Amino acid sequence: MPPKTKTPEQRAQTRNSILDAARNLFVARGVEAVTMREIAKQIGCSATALYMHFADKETLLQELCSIDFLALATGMKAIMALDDPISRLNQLALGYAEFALTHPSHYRLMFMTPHIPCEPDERQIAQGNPEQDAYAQLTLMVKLAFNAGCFREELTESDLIAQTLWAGMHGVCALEIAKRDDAWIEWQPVKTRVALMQEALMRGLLKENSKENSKEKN
Amino acid sequence: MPPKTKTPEQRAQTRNSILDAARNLFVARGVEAVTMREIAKQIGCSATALYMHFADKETLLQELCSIDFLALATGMKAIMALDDPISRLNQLALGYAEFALTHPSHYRLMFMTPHIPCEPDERQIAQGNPEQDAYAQLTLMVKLAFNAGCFREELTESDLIAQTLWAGMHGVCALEIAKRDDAWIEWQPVKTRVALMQEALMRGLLKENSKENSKEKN
DNA sequence: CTGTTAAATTAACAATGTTATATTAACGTC
DNA sequence: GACGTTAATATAACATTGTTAATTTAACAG
Repeated sequence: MPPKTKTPEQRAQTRNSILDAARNLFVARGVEAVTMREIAKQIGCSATALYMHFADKETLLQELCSIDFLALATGMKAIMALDDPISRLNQLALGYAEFALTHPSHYRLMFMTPHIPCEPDERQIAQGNPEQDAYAQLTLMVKLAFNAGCFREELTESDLIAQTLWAGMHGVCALEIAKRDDAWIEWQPVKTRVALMQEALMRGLLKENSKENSKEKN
Repeated sequence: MPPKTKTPEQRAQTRNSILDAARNLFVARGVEAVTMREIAKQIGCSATALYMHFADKETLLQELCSIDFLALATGMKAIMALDDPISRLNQLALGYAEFALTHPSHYRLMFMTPHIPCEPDERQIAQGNPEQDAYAQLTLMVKLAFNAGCFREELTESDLIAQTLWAGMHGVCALEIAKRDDAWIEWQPVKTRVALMQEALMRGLLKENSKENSKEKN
């Protein structure tokens, strides 16, 4: 029973329920395994109705990723308010890993799958704005520590440090997600791997005297 | 013109040409984008002929991955003969990164895509044999350095160290492959990122006095 | 009541992985 | 040398996918 005009609220609501259903199915069984017909059945409409709200499956997927990127950045905002620049970086890393490991399917979409790069115009997130962009948060926090003279003298590029810290956490999380169930490897506990990665990287990047300064709890 | 019996050499040869064609197409345009019919046309037969040699597309793909795993381990074998345990680990890391970055599509299949874990029986590679298994090479080299007392005293698990070193290189390479073309990030040169990752991780993991010992060239 | 139109549904299409059926041609046996 | 047997391949068909065209439905305006 299609009423002639739907109020914008109703439209947004069905749009959101599509996103919710798609997210649940994607997380449960992987993106490729889920069909448009399934998503539609989940919310009780026919497959073509989805195309009223999203141009195609890829667009639906990108929308979900944008939401997740924003959620990641929002979840990190509190950490940026901490005082000590070093423990701030450590907490940032831990928060990142926790996000990755509690939302592995999201993380896989966001960081492990090459995407069609989408135009800056049609982006949902303000690139470079630390309120919405987790990478901007990281580069900013690293730059502050850099300006405070925390890092070793040979390290002259703040962005290089940030990208290395990111790669460290990404390496642990991405291997965990991709190879968790592989009988080939006898993994140490992932929490331990996350902790050692961050500790070792920081020890390797910081000046000697900066190391004892922050002995906060985990 | 199908002859009644094909000699095992001929069978193996067509099998190999299937693998070659599939690899080329996969590398050029991605696994999902390539169809069985395309692979078949490439070598001049019909799609169903592929199923004489491989049960399905996934099996074909796993076979390619096995070949690549073996190639990775074989390419690393020379490095294991080096004398100094620390520069051996550094060279191992560099070799790993070079493999990943010169064969990005292989690497994506091998390490960035969750697979159906295949039974140890039907595996092509001897797990744990450093001649064929690059992970076994890494754990062995780390254990040797560990027994030589190279690492800091708090680090009591040799496997944990190996998994952290692996994750570091994987993080740099996987981000490069997945996000190379993303306008979001202004990447530093990948070679620089590889070098800093290994340098920082080793500096963070090794004992203080172990660091100056090996000043080999890159 | 009637025409218009938004919104949704059904039917259809092209492409894909895969399987069932048919066809071809080499070999062994008489 | 003719003939069934059988390996090897090709052709045709199927189910499923994302997506689009055609059709139906129902709310509003006059």
